[in-house]
Order: sequence, then structure tokens, then C-alpha cells
Amino acid sequence: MSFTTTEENYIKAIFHLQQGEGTVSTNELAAELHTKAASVTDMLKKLKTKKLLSYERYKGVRLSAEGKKLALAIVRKHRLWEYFLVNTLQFGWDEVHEVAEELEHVSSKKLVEKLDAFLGYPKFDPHGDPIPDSHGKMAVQQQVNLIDLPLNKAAEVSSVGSQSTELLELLKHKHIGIGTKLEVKRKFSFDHSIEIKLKNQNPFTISQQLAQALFVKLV
Amino acid sequence: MSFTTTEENYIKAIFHLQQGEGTVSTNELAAELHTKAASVTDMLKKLKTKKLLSYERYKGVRLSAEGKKLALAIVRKHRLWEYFLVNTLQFGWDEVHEVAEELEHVSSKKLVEKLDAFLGYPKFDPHGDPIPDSHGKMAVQQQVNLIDLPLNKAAEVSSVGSQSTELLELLKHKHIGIGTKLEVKRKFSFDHSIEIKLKNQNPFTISQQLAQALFVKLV
DNA sequence: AATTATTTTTAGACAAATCTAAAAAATATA
DNA sequence: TATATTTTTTAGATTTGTCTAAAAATAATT
Ligand SMILES: [Mn+2]
Ligand SMILES: [Mn+2]
Ligand SMILES: [Mn+2]
Ligand SMILES: [Mn+2]
Repeated sequence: MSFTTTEENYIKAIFHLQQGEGTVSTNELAAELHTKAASVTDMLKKLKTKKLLSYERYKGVRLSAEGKKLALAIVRKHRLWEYFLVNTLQFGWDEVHEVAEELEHVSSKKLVEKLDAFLGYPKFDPHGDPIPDSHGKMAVQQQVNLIDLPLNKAAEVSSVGSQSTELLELLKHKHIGIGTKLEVKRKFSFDHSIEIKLKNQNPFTISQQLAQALFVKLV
Repeated sequence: MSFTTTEENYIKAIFHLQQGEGTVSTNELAAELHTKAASVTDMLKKLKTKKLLSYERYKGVRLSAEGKKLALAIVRKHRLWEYFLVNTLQFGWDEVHEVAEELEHVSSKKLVEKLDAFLGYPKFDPHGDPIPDSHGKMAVQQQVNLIDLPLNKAAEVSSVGSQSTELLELLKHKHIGIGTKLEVKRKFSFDHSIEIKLKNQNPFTISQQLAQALFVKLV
């Protein structure tokens, strides 16, 4: 069976909101997709008949095995294309999300597999998110939110919590990217800001909001 | 202004049928796009309001300067992606057309320019068709239809007249591709078949239909 | 020139995806 | 528990691209 771009965007949105387990509400989906609750209800009925999800009125929605498989295929394409754009075409990591939003809907299976091979089967995209393999399996990164990192533990940035241009612009200004090594030097309880130190740089503080948008792994 | 995939496909089809100059009929377009004349009329009215073409009822259609520019941009994307698929991802030249049909509608300008640079600004696609540059200019290949090639003149295949899988399958079987060197040894007036000879191979005959689908340049 | 055949356009309908406004169900609060 | 608030669904329209069937215009034949 084949699906429209719109249907695929719904499936991907449900997958991300569902986050492994749990049920997703109509309003959550409407917000995520910048549409209205009534439109979401219509689409959920349609996707139910296509067996991509289980849905009972007023009870929220959950992807079926079928739906999860489709979601993983779309996420795989999205992240492979992002990797291609950054590593092959020299895009900045902050300019690839929108383009990948389109490329992820190109349907050729063979294209995805050939692209994956050409790129050398990468495990993580430019934002540190894991790329599902052709069977839908993805590496689990041992990572912790920067806000929870203990003081003076050497760590490196492994992923970011959002793809917003606002966040990526801020990170570029502060010279923080995937792989950046850092330590937390102090935590301020007044505003929950934290002081971090990058290699060969003076320590500086970052806001609670920024810290929460960064994930790190110990090195 | 931005355009839907459908609108872009209409513009590209008109461009190809128009072939430089001339006017395109509703029925020609309907056949090319596998749709009905009534649908074409509807779309032509719409594209006229968008100033992409000039159209008077019962008088056929012709692209405006604006429309030609858009058509060239789409053709550019189509052929660059085909080149990428064959030369970077190792697709066969007979399997790329359908995929490029989708990729040509990805909208990012930056993507096209970066792709072009990555590929080294190729001038011709895998089928020998010229790739428009970022200003819409394309190389003009000095080529002649194989059916018109004089006897015993060394020539090389420079492009094919269609992208159909049927044609490309036949060419693959006969080991003929872009760049293949050959000479015409005889022409048979009974069925207009011609005998050709490839390097290090015995001569063999090909049908009139096949000869007409091949373009060559003298070497 | 009159008739016939072909091409093209209109009229009206439909499916997909969306919206607003109102009704219904579920949840929270008093 | 009764009432108020929030969430979700239905009802009815709208837009886009398509279709069939019938009408109108053009082109081809006698
Ligand atoms: Mn998308
Ligand atoms: Mn990403
Ligand atoms: Mn296309
Ligand atoms: Mn081509």
C-alpha cells in the first residue's frame, strides 16, 4: 500500500509524540501538525481503516505494528537525507531539517538502500538522533540531559532536543555542536542556569532552557 | 510563488511538447499526462491566472517567459538527480527516470545548487540530454538521428529519444549506451532496418523503430 | 456549402484534505 | 453530586484536482 505525504506526516508525528509507548491525544497531534482538532479526527478515522493505528473516539490513538514500521521507515529516510545534506553536500546542521521534511517522502526503496550504502551506513544523524537500519532497528545512545549531568564530569554533546532554527542558531553562536566536549562547573538554583566549560575556553553560563535541550554522554 | 507537483508536471509536459517553439493542444497534453482533456482545460485556466502560459480557448497553449523559466528549473533538477543516481549511487540508467520524477519536485534552491557543485557541474544526464545550468542555459549537442547517419561514418551514441523502460531494456540487451561507438554498414529499404557494427563485435541489424530512438554525434 | 467528424470546453459530480461552528463526551471543580 | 471547563467529535463548507457526459467550436469531407 502507498501513502500520501500528509498521511506519512501524521504517522511520523504520532510516532514521535508516542515516544515508545503511551497514547496520543487529538489536540497534541493538532498542535504538532499545525492543524485543527477536527482535521485530526478526520485523518485518524482514515488511518484506522488503513490499519496503521488503533483509535477509539475520545480515547486517543496508538500506532499499530504496521504503523510503527512505516514511521520508522520515514524517520530512517529523514535522518539519512539529513546526514547526506550535511556530510556530502556541506549543508550546515541548522539548515537541513526542512529539506529532509520533503525528501523523506520520496518513495523509492532502492534509493534509500543505495543512499545508506553510499553514506557508509551511518548510525546517527547530524543532530545526534539514531538512524533506524533497514529493519527498523536503531542504536540506543547512553545519554543524559545536560541539566542532570553531575559537576566536573567530562562529557560530550550527543544530541539536541529539537531541530528549531532558534535553538540551532543559539548553539552555533556558542560554538556548541554534536561532539563538543564540556563539563558542568556550577549549578545556580535561582534560575536553574548552569555554568559549563568547553576545552580551551573560559567557563560561561547557559540558561535552563538551553541545558534542557542538550543531551550528553560521559566520556 | 510556489507550485504544486501537479502544476509543475503540466509545465514540464508543455515545455517538452512545445519543443522550442510551437503551440500545444489540449489532447496532446492529456495524452502526455495520462489524464482527460477536461482536466487539462481546467488546469490551463489555472496556470493562465498564474501567468505561466498564454492560453485562449480552442487555440492551444504556449509557455510564457515565466513558464519557460520554471520548466527549465524542473528539467534541471530532474537531470541533475538522474546524474546523481547513476554516477553517485550506482543506479542503472534505465532505473532512474521514475525516481527523478519525484525528486524534481523537491523545492530547495540551495539543494539544487549544492548538488550541482558536488557532481562537478555535469553538462549531460545519463540519457545524453543536456542539463540546464542555474541560468537555464544548456549545451546544444551536435547530433543526428541514427537513421540519417551515412554509411561507414564513425559515430558515438549521444542520447536516446525516450526514457521508456522498454527501450532501455532493449539497449541494455544489445550493449548500447551513451558513448557507444558504432558505424552503419547497410540500410535495408524493405523494412528500413539498418545494420550497425560496434567495436570488436560482429555487425547486427536493428529495427527502424530502434534506430529512430537513437541519436549520435560524429567522432 | 453542407454535412460529418474531431477537438475542446462547460456543466455537474466526486474524493481528499482542510476549515469553522456547534454538539457531545470526558474531565475538573466546586 | 452538580456544575463548569476542556477535549473531542460531528455537521456542513471550501479548495484542489479529477472525472463523465453533453454542448460548442473547429476541422475535414463530400
Ligand atoms: Mn514531511
Ligand atoms: Mn535530525
Ligand atoms: Mn514529476
Ligand atoms: Mn534523462
